[in-house]
Amino acid sequence: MTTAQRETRQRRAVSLALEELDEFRSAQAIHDLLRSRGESVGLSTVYRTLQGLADAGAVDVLRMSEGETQYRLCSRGHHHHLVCRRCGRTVEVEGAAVERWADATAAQHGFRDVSHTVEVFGVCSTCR
Amino acid sequence: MTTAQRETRQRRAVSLALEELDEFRSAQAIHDLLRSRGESVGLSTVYRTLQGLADAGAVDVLRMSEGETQYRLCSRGHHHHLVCRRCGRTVEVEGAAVERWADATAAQHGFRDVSHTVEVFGVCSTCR
DNA sequence: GCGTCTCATGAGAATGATTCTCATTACTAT
DNA sequence: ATAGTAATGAGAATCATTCTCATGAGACGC
Ligand SMILES: [Zn+2]
Ligand SMILES: [Zn+2]
Ligand SMILES: [Zn+2]
Ligand SMILES: [Zn+2]
Repeated sequence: MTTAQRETRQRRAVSLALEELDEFRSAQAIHDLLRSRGESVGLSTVYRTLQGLADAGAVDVLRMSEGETQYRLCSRGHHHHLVCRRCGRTVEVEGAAVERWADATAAQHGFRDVSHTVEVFGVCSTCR
Repeated sequence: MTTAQRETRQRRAVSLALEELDEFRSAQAIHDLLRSRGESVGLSTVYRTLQGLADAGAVDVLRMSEGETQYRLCSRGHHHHLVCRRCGRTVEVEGAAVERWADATAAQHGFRDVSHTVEVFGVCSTCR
């Protein structure tokens, strides 16, 4: 029942692009990047690969307010992001305080099976 | 330059529906609700009204992972939500701990003009 | 009430990101 | 090499949301 993952030029290209990037990028942006480099990869394939990586927990997903979804190669383990609104620079952060707060609050109201989303946005030092 | 807000049957209907609801609901769901009640309001108008209310800070916006946006009449002032994944029941929560953590973390990394999104999901007691 | 000036409405078209279809390609293992 | 099957990609399809623009209706002064 394990999904047989096949190694293809396209998947390698997407993974490579992600490794070189440090910011969250949309599927389309990654597609453009590959194109402009001569690496031809279909848009559908970029989407599929990104989703696969996301399901595998290798990339993090960020849903922007304008409706597009962005992806970024991230370290394993639970963490959150501090993202620059201007340039997209991203810092992985973690905080026991939030984790505790979220769990305690949920428990207090009788909620089980708790999960949470936490994102912090700001303007980084280089952007001003 | 203040946007003249006009009082119309449609806007009243949307606001009323929101007042009766306690959960986050999508624009389409609210539109269906009004329809099923005989209150005929165009979908565009529902969207427009909801956005207006959101801009005015009267309703909170929640972007679901499946891509749809949900709205809910909320109390003024900064707060977050504890949402039941099953039934949508929502509890407004606040926590100085998170606020402090977010600000401190951002400051620590030299980020200014900080904002954050925090949502907690779980399964409420009635849903099991 | 009446006219007028605008903003609001809504049906349908348009948009835009993402997903799906399916004929073709190309890994992988025998 | 060959078969078996997952992966690809061009284009069509989806679907939520936004836009267009002709028509409707608050608000206000008379
Ligand atoms: Zn920056
Ligand atoms: Zn966390
Ligand atoms: Zn529930
Ligand atoms: Zn907060």
